[in-house]
Amino acid sequence: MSREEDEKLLFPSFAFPDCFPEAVTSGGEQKKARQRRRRRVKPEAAMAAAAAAAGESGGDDQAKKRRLSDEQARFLEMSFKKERKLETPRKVQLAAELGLDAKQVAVWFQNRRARHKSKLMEEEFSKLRSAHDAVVLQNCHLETELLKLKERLADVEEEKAKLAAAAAAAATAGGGGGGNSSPSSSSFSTVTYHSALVGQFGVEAAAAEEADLTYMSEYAYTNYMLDLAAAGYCGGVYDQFS
DNA sequence: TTCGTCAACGTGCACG
DNA sequence: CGTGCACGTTGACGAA
Repeated sequence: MSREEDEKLLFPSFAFPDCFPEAVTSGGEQKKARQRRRRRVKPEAAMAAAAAAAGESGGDDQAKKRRLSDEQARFLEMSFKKERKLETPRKVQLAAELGLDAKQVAVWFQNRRARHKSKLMEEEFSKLRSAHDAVVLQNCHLETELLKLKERLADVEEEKAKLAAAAAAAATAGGGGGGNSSPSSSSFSTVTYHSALVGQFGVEAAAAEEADLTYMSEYAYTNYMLDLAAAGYCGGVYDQFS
């Protein structure tokens, strides 16, 4: 059995006297035969073929392009599922079976591939957007955590200063006894705090905090992030694009 | 009227 | 050079 016969079993041959305007529109008869105009008045083989199929002789422009019928579209869609590109013989065969011009079939497949590609890109964009949103959200949480830790650090430093002042006062009042107080007390306090960080949030948090203490620009960045959060940035990152 | 869809078209590029 | 494709655009059309 030839491929063509095979196809005809699958897709009973359509006579397409109605490929063009009136058959296509959902409203069918009441819509009359619409005159769809192409921007170019260029006689196409397809149009001549369509006019012939519709039994129209007059050289009017009536057959000038029209939506493919549901059946044609369905058939083409099924073909597209099987093969994204058409070899020339297959294209000609398809066209013959559908009562279309081979060029129409080629154009349909080109447009279909374009739609398919844009759909894929849309899906990919959607996935990337979700991933990015998640990262932004996590970043917001981390920034918030960072702020809290900075506040705690400030408290600790303040407490440390108070203690140092009290110790100095006691030393002067007591007449210089117990020369054991070393200038490294500051470093002791920092180490203690660092240990607390490691214990509570892990090494990375402590390292991050340490890095943060080193660079003032980080603080500016934090404020920037807070501004963004306050402006609702975390919620609708992409609103401005959509 | 506006907007989205779709067939058809124009152009530039790759390939044999 | 001819052909086919990707990509962007145009214009007709239907729906909101």
